[in-house]
Amino acid sequence: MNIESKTVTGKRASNRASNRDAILAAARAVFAELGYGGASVRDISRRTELATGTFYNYFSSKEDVFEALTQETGEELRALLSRARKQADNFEQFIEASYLTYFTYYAENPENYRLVRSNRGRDAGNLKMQGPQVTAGLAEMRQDIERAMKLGMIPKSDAALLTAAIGGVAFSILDEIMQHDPVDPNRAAKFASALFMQGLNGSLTDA
Amino acid sequence: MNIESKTVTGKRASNRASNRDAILAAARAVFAELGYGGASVRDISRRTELATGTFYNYFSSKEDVFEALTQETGEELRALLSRARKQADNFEQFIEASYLTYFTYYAENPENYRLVRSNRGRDAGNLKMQGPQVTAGLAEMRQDIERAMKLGMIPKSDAALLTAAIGGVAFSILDEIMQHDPVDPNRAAKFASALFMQGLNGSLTDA
Amino acid sequence: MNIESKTVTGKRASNRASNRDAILAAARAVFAELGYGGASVRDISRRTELATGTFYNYFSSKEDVFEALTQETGEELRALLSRARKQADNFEQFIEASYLTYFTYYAENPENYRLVRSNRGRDAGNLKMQGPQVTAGLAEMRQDIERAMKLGMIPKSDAALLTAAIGGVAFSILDEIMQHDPVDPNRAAKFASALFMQGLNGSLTDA
Amino acid sequence: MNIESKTVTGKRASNRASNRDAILAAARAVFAELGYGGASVRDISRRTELATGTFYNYFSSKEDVFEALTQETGEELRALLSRARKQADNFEQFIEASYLTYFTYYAENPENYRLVRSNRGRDAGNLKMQGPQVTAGLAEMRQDIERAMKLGMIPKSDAALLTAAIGGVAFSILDEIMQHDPVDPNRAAKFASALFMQGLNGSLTDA
DNA sequence: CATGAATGAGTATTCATTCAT
DNA sequence: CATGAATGAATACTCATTCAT
Repeated sequence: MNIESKTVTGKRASNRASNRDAILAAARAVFAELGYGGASVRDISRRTELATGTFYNYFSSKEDVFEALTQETGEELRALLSRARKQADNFEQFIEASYLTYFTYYAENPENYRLVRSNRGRDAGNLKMQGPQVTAGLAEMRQDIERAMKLGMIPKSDAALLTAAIGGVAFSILDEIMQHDPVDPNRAAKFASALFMQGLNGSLTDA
Repeated sequence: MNIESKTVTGKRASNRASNRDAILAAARAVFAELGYGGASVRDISRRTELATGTFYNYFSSKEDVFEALTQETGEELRALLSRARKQADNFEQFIEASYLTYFTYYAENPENYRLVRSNRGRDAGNLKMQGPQVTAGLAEMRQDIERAMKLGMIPKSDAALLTAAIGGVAFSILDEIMQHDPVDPNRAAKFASALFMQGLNGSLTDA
Repeated sequence: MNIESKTVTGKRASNRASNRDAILAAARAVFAELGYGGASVRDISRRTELATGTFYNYFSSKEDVFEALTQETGEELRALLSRARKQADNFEQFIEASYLTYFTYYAENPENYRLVRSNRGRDAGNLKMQGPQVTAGLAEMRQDIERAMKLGMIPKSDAALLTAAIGGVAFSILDEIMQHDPVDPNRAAKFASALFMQGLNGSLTDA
Repeated sequence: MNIESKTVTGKRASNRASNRDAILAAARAVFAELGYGGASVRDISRRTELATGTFYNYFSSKEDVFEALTQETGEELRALLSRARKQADNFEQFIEASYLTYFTYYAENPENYRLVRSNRGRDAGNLKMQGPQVTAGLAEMRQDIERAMKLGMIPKSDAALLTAAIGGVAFSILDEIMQHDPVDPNRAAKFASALFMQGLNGSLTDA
């Protein structure tokens, strides 16, 4: 009976290496839809042609896939951000390019947005509440900011607070724009960078 | 263990009405520690000298205590914010007073901070992700902002994005400062309001 | 607070003796509606102006009220049946009067019908599955039947089976007629007694 | 205790498919003993060498096993009854064969009798009180009866009441005879059919 | 006697993870 | 490696009954 059904579904063809990807894809969809707590390993496996137990050949726990997922998204996004920042000639470009990259990335990968969104603030109990990727991304940005301060590109101030502020604006404006259709990452990025460059008195006027 | 906790909380001595407070306090601690999902009703009851079933004499469900808790904190904070804003003569005061109130409140009520923190982004699956209190608080602020724009107190711009930005900065800077000891709400509020008033070129310099 | 609400409801007036009746009435309604298993002692108390604990001043358990209730109904019905049978001059009258009394009683006390109905076959585990009242009622009838056999009023046969048959027909025809509106106890009683007197070949023809 | 029960039921040896049967058997015993309401899923699982959770690999709920059980018994019995009736040449045979089949079935499957017995009248609150199988069985019989009336095999009368009466006699006589040992289905069937054919004046005499 | 808050054992069901095949 | 049945601890919630007031 089993043998036959295996023949029928046939999808076993997918070579072993790609099973990991299949699970990751399924997990991304399921976590985005149900959140970490609401998703079960069987929900994930069911979204796959694989059996429940197979999951554990590729990931050691539910937590583990979740981390792999945020790892993945985080690295991708961090790489994009890093590249964008390197091309900046001044701080305004640095900021605006960062926001544009960030907003664009999620606008183009709404499932990743929902993944992050559904699981922000997870892992209560340990006070590190944004995924390690977010922490790492912010740390990189902070280094860049400190460098910029040293080079006199921007006034010296509290780099920690500034980095936090930049991140907070990114998160909250992302939430705001993702609720509307169509999403306009460009406008949002302009708004955010103008805010950081000149404050309310600046270019906000024409937004 | 039981004996001590009974002594500490003062068993049947506390009159009936105060049991509700005992449960609320226990719930606040447990949710802060374990998050909503990770906390069980029995965890809460255990933190109390009451039996499991007694919980349901005061709250109809786990959800119900949680809401009572965020109601409480939310209303308290919104009232403080509302009062602070009303005393502002100009937008700078408006912003700075808001931030100061907000940071001070959580600095003085760190358990409430942890409660909020542990449960940000709860309710995955539906896109309303911050508690209704947060939503309501932001809505109030947005109305004030729109009024300020109409009155010419600040340049006209996208009130939705601006409100989101103000909120995002509040959340993220709060997270930042709560990680350090001692917390300096004043400095953080000055930083945030300067950022909004003049951007990087402004008073950040002396932060 | 409590004192005031007591004053407001005022119904405390009902003298103590009548509390028992109030509880019985409430219990009858609740058991009829929800069945024994589905009904809670608090459901019963709530249908009353009395507090939960007061219930236990009058009945020692949920089981206890239930028994009092069937006691009550059972005795009432048995008295009616006994009287009806005594007035019978022959077996046909005996049977018909019994059925008529039985069907009429429940037609006029539909809540009692629902009480019995909702709880037939309760108390699994002990094989006595109809309330003791039913058992007692059937025992009385059986004695009458055995007497009738001895007196030659009806042919000798297995009194146990005959009694069971009479009872079974009573239950099942009651169920049948109570589902329709209006209920016609007379016709049902005629049908049932004709069946017992002549079988299918008898008066069924004109029913 | 565990060791023995494992030996008795033959633990993992029994192949997977047979677990379903083990659960069904355990459920039949438990429901017969405690009734539906009194039985817990853990009672059922405990009667098995399986874990609590395993139950839910085979049945989706407590209700589900119960239905499977009554389905099973009901279909079996209805098939037997249907076959018996088809072989009848006249109404007397029809009735007698039905009763004989019915009594014999439960005499040979006393656990099924106790199952039905313990759960007669379940589902209080909604007026459909006998399992769907009983309802269906009676509906089939009623159709046969109506056909017989049309064909003139029996006098025309109220088919609904007649069907109810036949069913009621079946239930109550079954209860009666199952209380004694040994059970004599033959004699009971003769008694019941004589009753329906000639009433008290008929062959009851020699019963 | 009346009250109603307190009790805590009990229920059905879910799910991450293991492991024999 | 893949399978999917088995596991059993864990969860939210109910309710008959008790008892301090």
